[in-house]
Amino acid sequence: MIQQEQRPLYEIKANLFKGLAHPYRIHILEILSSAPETTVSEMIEVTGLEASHLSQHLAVLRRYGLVTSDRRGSVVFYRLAFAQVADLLFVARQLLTELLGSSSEQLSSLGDLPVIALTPPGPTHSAQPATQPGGGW
Amino acid sequence: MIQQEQRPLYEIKANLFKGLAHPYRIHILEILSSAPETTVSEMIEVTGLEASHLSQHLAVLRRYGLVTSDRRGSVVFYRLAFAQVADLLFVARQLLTELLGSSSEQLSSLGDLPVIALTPPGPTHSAQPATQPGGGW
DNA sequence: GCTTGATATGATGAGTTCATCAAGTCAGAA
DNA sequence: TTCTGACTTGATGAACTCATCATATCAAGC
Repeated sequence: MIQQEQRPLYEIKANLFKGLAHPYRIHILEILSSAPETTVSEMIEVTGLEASHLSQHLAVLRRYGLVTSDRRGSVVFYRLAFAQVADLLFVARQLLTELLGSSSEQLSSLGDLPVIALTPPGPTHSAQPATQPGGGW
Repeated sequence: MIQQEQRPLYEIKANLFKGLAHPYRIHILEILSSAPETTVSEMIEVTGLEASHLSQHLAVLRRYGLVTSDRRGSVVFYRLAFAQVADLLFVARQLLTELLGSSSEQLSSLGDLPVIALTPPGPTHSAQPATQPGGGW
């Protein structure tokens, strides 16, 4: 899945973002960003996820090379594979600060724009015309 | 009507990455990172995509608030909505350098990328996962 | 008006990812 | 050696994303 050796960089990069494109995985990475290492049990507690569900997302992160793990006795410890993962989350947060800030300005000054920044696809918020990410391709 | 401010940040952040999780969209953003603005025709030429296909991805990027556009006559110009978008691509590239470098030295393909300078207190103070104050972001 | 070039939107089937639950592995305790 | 706790893997239907093609819009000329 992750053999990206001789593909154009934009494909490899998109693939990285794909690995990050799930709320639970971001949550996991944020937890791991805030401590040197964390056990699965701790993550279950913090996230409230079912063990198998959490484990699936940890498996994805492992496959993408974003986290590493080792077992000590019956406990498994996880940590970020690279400090740059935390950097990426940090820059993403900066971008979101701009993005959300400006979109709320637009919204309050221009009334109802058909612009929806970063709203996830799905049956949520029905107040908008049919222009939602992922809605109807 | 949008109220993303009330969702946990990791959901909003994951959604941002979702908007970036496609090779063509990354390619488009890299093109836009390397010039102040670009027309759709130019992007068709560079990417080799069919017009409607490109337009769909541009629509996604617009909806996510990552690019803006304006029409002048019959030509539409696109540009990045925020400089931080380029920053994010830059940091992603750094992470990829580590990630791929740790498994092989196939980084020669990284050479043809637009190199974007990060904003002064750049998030590239690597080495430490930067334990952001106030863990819940 | 009508035509043409530049872009955008809609519809659809194929492919992918997700959440859930069942079953499996691995290590230490009894 | 069986049990139990801590995780991981497998299977499956629902939901989502994609590429393709058809259709629509918009601006400039004729």
